[in-house]
Amino acid sequence: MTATVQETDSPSTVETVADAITAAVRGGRLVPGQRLTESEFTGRLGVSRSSVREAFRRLTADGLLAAEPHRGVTVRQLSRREVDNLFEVRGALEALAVQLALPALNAAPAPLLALQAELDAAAGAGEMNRFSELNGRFHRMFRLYAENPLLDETLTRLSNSLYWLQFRVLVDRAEVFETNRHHQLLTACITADDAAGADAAMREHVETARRLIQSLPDDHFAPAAHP
Amino acid sequence: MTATVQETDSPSTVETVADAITAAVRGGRLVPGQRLTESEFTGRLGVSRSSVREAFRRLTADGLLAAEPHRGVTVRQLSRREVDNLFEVRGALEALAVQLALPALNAAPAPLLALQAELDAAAGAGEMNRFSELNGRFHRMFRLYAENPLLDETLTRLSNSLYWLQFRVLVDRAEVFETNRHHQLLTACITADDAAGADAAMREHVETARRLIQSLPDDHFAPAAHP
DNA sequence: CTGATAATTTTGTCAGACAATCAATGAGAA
DNA sequence: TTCTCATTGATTGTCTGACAAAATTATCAG
Repeated sequence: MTATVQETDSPSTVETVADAITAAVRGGRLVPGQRLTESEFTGRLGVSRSSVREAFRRLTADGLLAAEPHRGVTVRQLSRREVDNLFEVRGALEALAVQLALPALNAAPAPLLALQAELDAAAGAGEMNRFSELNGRFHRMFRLYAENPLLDETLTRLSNSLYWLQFRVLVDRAEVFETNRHHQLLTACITADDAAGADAAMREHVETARRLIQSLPDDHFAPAAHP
Repeated sequence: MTATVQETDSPSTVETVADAITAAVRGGRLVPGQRLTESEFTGRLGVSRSSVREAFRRLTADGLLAAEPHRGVTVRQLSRREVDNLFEVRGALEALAVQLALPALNAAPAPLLALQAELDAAAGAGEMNRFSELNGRFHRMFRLYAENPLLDETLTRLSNSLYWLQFRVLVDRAEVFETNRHHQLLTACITADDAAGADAAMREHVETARRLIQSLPDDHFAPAAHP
């Protein structure tokens, strides 16, 4: 991942560039499918091509950009098939994270319960932005308590690829609040030390996210590669 | 992944470098933990630093090398903890691959059965190299039939990180032949369309691989980062 | 032998260059 | 007019050479 534990040292040039691009994507100034040229950034940021190229590669590895030989990079845009592929992997890994995190969370459920309370409040008040933010925190909590850096990185990569679609869902689909029932169920299973139930709840939650994303209109997806 | 479907076009320079390094690792000329300098390869292969640096990054993304700022890259060497982390992820993903591949393999089991027969023969004859090769084919078959490129890439990356340890196990541990019982069990579950059984068999198989690797002496592992 | 300092190596980044490839454009053919 | 194809322009892939910062190694005093 681009983000490491220690960020004390002055950020390197490529880190600066990578952060700028990430911010632009997060801020919607760069949209999925959009092409990024090297010159665009060498000029604006006053850095050399080497640094821009490396930043491109790093973000490609992070799942935020997609690279094609001789054609440069684009903000990653998934096809519907790729979304399905991604969610198959994500389901398995989020379920794993829950299993790994369960003992620790069951032993010290306070943070989870606090977060759940905030989720309930946001859902009740219909605050989408807040709910979105909290939803992210919810998932990250499992990754954190799972204490498996590789799992965390892998899930983060998947999450990066999904950023925009997830955002569209949060903005367009009021149904997202219904997913809070999954959160509640999951939280209940954790406190009850019910591993099987937690596994099922997380898989159901992920599957619902997949369905919501797939319900978005075609123009949010890349055309299928294979006819 | 470095390997793509189509390899028709003449290999680019960085591809050449990456392949050379991969071959050196596979051939044991570069051992885990060993440091690679850029000059080493610019000289020997007659290419520029740009290409070597990019090859390093690509192989790092592929899990074969590890990079540290200002310290260059080394052939990736896992700590025991990282091995455990990796196998947790691997178990979940190999199990997923089996689930996804099951329908197709159950419908057309001929290739699987043929491979199983070869495995049995190799195990019976005690041919380690052959068994190792077939074992790899066995796992790749599930990834292939799962028809999920992302899953395939992710598992390949994990496999790359494990290359050397897996190799040592194959060379040092006669117990590997016992794992063929898992193959047989798995094959049986596939042909019987027993999803739950296949899942359990694969997880058991992966867990055994983890135990075998962890049974290797300490000098095959990187020292733990955090005490 | 130990620790501090200097010399050497290596990486990170920059600048400029050129060929290969891709994208767009416009001319000619149907 | 519309389609096809060659020309043009932009962009990427790669090379060369350079330099400062950081890390590694060698050197030397205590």
